[in-house]
Amino acid sequence: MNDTRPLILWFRRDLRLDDHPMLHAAAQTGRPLVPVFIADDAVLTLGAAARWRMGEAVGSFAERLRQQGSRLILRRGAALPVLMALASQTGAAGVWWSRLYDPASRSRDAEIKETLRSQGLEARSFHGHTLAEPWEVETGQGGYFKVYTPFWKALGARGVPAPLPAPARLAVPEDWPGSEDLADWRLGAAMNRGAPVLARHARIGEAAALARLDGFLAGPVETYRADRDFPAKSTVSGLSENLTHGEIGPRRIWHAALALAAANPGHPGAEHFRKELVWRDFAHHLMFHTPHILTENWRPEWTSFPWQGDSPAAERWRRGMTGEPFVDAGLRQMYVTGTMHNRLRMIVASYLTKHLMTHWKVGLDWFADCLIDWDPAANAMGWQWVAGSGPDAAPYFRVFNPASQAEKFDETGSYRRKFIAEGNPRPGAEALAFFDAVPRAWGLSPRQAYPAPLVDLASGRERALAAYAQRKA
DNA sequence: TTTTGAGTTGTTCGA
DNA sequence: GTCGAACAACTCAAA
Repeated sequence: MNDTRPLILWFRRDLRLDDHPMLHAAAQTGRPLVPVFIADDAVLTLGAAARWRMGEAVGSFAERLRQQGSRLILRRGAALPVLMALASQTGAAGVWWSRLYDPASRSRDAEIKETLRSQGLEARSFHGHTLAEPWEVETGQGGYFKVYTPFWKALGARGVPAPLPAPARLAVPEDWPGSEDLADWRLGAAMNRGAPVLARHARIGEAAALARLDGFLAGPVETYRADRDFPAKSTVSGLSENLTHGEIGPRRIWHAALALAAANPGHPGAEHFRKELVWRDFAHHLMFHTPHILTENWRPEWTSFPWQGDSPAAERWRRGMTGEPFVDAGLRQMYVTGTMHNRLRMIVASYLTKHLMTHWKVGLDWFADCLIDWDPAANAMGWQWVAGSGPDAAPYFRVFNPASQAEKFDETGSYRRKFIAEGNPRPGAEALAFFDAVPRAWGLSPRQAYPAPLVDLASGRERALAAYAQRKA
């Protein structure tokens, strides 16, 4: 006789129906399904913008389940007791979820799995957040990759399984357990005046993510490789906020891009787009095999490097008031939209870690607070790459010059004008929105004069090069 | 085991 | 103004 007891489906960063191995398998059992989202510490300690965005993702996914005749049960508290209580309330046979790879999630999930099983409950985890499991891509020697290009080749040679269709129907329990109200969680509370500003730019939920993919592949991807470096051009997919919350599956994206390339042989944009997607997998691969990348210099020989801690200069960096227009524009874009163009992420990071000689963790923490596409793996890898302390890092003498970068990648100044109001007789909506979004305590006004440069670019570069050269000696 | 080729994203300077 | 070299060596991954 078949087991007809319900299954609890614990959703975390897999808030979609499409391309979802766990949900697909669960639907095939025909058993009643109880979807749940838990606001535990992992959610409640997110940065302000990330937490707001998570709340929006949960709300959107709850609506999507409702359209399918199902529900998303919301509970607050530590995950294990919440799941135990829910299992007892529903008579569930077990709990299923999709795997996450950061060390905190892994240890939490391992403990939960063990405890549930000791209580006679089924506990199963599934793949779903990456193209490949972090342990599936191996070097010829059976180790993990520390360099991107061989990782890309190995993953491509291995192939990526096709995405799974969304389940046609989700069986429901006879009685629904109680749910909390998402609004009561006040996940956007820390955003103060900023949330309405961010909301204008976010594209929330699975339907929006799939539409975004379609729109990107229908046009912008064609010039992606050539144009992606120019922040004023809209030739990027913008899918990172959706990927972060699992509103779209990476395998869906991979195969859509592959199909486009197959229909248009030699399509440079589609190939390069897949390369960027693989960077996300590479970051998870590294985080899985070397979790210390999140908190420590990945190369231990960097421990003694004389990084500065937090400082008034770093505070001016956070506020987009360094007096370096390209840097400030990037930081203001992040504050207003919750995202930052990739090239600016490198430039503002280089400026903080090199011109200001400030520890990459200071910058990482600010990104964690401001980004709606916050991803610990990608950000740790990126910051350490720029700082020089990470795997496959930039040579130490590679110091971005924000002024020449602006000349190269924002020649007409349209990106800088878009986000900097001071001195502009007719500032645009985004430039002004920054002043609406920032705390009043910052005391900023678009009518103030634009600040003088915090450091002289040439001498800042010299100081950084000297310190980096010193480390070698 | 040893060898070999390669390695995301830059800047500056001098010919 | 354009172009190539120098800026360092080292680690990684595969042959």
